[in-house]
Amino acid sequence: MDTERRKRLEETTRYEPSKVEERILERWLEGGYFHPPAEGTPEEHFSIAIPPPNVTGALHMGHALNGTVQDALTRINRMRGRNTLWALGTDHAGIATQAVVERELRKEGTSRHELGREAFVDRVWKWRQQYGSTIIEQLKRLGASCDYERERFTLDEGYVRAVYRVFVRLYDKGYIYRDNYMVNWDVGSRSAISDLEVENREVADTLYSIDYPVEGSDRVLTVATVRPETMLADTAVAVHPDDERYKDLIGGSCILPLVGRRLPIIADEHVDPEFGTGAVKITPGHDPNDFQIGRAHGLDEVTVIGEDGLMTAEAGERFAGLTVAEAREAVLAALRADGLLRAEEPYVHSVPFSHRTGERIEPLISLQWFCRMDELAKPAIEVIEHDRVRIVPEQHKRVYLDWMENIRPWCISRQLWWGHRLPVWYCDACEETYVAEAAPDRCCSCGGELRQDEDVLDTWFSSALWPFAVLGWPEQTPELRAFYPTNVLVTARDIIFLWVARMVMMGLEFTGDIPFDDVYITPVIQAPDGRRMSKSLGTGIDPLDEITVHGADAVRFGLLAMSSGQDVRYSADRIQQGEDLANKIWNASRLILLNVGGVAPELRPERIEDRWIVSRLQRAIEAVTMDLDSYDFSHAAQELYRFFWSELCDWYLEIVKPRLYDGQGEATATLLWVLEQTLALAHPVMPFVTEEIYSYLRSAADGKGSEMLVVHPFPEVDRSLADEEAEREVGASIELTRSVRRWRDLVGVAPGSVLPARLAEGDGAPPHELVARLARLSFDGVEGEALVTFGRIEILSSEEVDGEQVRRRIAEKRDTLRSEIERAEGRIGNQGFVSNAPAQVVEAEREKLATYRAELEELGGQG
RNA sequence: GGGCGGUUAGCUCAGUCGGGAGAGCGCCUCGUUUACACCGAGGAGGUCGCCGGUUCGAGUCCGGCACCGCCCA
Repeated sequence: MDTERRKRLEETTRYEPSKVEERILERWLEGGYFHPPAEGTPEEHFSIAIPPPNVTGALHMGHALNGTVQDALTRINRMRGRNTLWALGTDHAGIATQAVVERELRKEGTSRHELGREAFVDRVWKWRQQYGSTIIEQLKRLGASCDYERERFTLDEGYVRAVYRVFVRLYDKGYIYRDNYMVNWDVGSRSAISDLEVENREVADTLYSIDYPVEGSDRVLTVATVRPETMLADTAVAVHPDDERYKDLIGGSCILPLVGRRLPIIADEHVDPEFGTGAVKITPGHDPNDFQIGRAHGLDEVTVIGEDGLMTAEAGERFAGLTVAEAREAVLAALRADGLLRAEEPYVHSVPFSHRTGERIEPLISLQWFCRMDELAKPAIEVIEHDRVRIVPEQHKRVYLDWMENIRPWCISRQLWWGHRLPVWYCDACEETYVAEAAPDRCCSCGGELRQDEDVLDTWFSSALWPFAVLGWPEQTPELRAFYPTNVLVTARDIIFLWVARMVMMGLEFTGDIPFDDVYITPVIQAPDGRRMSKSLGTGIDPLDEITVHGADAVRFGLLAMSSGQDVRYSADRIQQGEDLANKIWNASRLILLNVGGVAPELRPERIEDRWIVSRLQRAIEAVTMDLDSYDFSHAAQELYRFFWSELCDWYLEIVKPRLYDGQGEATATLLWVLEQTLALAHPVMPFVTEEIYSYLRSAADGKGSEMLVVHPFPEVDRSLADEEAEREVGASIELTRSVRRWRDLVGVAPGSVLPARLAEGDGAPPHELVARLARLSFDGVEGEALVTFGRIEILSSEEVDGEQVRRRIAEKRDTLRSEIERAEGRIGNQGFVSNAPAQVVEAEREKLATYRAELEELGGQG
């Protein structure tokens, strides 16, 4: 190590991530470690396709956890020597991106309609070029080892080809069709959206009861509704077929108030006789359930609310042009005037809102493109049922299957300009429709002009192709051959349907293979108070701020450590724990590196304590490896912490210090080896600090070893290094030391004072030297009364110890032991326990009893 | 309405096969011995939501109840 580096290491008593991370990242990128060659077969490789973040998005806590998990998996596999690709990119986020640019235009006093479609789309591309890499750059700060050179975008030329290929093939198979059907109309974006983009929320509303006069009678049918304005589009009144109250009216008619239309009174099993009066108004044009009933009964479909959210001409002169809210008030006023409003009562019910714009969904009948999903779902159910695609944690499998088994057609057209414009052309002259990957010149039938469909595809339609389109499909690219299927998809629970399910369906349909072997569903990180973490609620915590303050390693460690099989609250303490661990690693490494020189890491244990730490390291490697391989990131992180802090630092470094300081270099080769292995073990979780230290370790070892830790072999368990004897002996020394320390505290002897002691008997095998130093005992042959015995070690009376206090505390301890003995004797004396419990449990109990008795005897037996 | 998950130390969470309840943080006492005060040593702290059952033995298995959260309709 050169003098300058040595000096910096000496002076930096505290790890400073902000001075390290950017430089390390730069070296990784320059080294090309994240950019694997597209060679070989998927079996030899490891690949992950990132769930493409929204191009308008900024990194939030969900991304941070998700990215950390993917990176840990990517790094461990890269270190295992597999050709590893973490494929990266963003999706074009139709509604969100269009909204962002429209907002800009509004500020400039113009609009997309003024600009026209072509100019608007150009404008969005400009936006994308300027801001579209925000989230990608943020991922770098997390240390994400994605292949930044292979970044893809769902509107890239090649990707568009994939989308069109899929659309045309599904159309040719008859899965994609155009239909006039009820959709979720998002007034905010003036577009249809899919069922999955709708969020149902409980809303406190008012339930109005309205009298509908029965034709040719003085009876009325009272119907209840929360949307009185939709009555203008009523085309029937329905009752349950078995409802005795209304049996005689079925087949008759009502007169629709305010409008005067005759409404047939129909019987339908879907009517709940318990709701309201048991008679319900049917509005096929504006209610999804009524739409179904309407189609079943062949009812008229009247539309009184337009796509702009205003009342249409069909609503009648009085109401046309009003907003829905205004129309409601006007309708209510009119009903009151006619004395037909029978009741108003508070009513809480579930109301659909757009996930995209937050606006209340207006169910409308609209001409849209749909994709039939049932045939696609069949094989996608199969592969999950038989675990060809494994979902972890397993409980999510049921959720996926329930949805798949009840899958409904997917509305895939959107009334937007930003996205994949439908590859559909119409001939206005002869009404011919063309669906093709490339634009046809003219109509084949009549030679007329062709007009392309105005709509674009749902963004998720393109995302569904991600695992293979990101690798270049439909071209048979080297990437596709080398890395497909991918190994795992890491995502959150709320995306199981949006992504996972659709990716499986599309993967099977178009590549004939599953898109990934495993699906790991991360927990949801909630705000510390248990609410949803969200910007609008003010409960969001920005991971980038956390990275700035605590360092990327700390955030990574914290997120992994706090995650579990269920949703968890964000724990600032865990991030702090990560920061503390990074600092601990830094300082422990300083201790080691500043006291060795020119020695290469080498496994050469000299003493029993060396064999002990090597053996303990094997256990840590085994645990961490198993945890990472089984997606148990929380335990992996905590095991790293435990091993490094509680074993390596608290015990081994303390034990080995004298040998480090004596300048003989005796302990250093093995110590360096342990450090190197531990750095490698921790690297997938804490890549920056481990990489930084590795650079020092490498210069201390004169440049031997891997060029960077990022490609250093991941430690493998070597069972021959498990050393039971060392674990037993050193473990016993540690226990003895702790007993002495506890005893000091018990009897009020200062922890630092050196106490005279002697070996009661035995050969004085090595461990007692350890205990002597760790427990601050002196074996220099002084005579005296034995105050207490720990194993073979007797502590002698001295002026450091207050004899009276010792006797008092020991008496208390004897009482505790006696009650323990009583408990154990009770168990051993229980015939049921002895005969039914496993032999080793009974044996363990006997041993405990014996230990207690021995301890009691040491403390002065029966007294 | 249907389904899933949760309830364990002051807080956030572990707890495998049923065999004497754990971690981190916080709290208390002591301590600057040449890695780290983002440190070290020691300690206190639990009716495992409630009721019942199975068992020699239940945080763990079974039944019921309460409360909290999420998903679906």
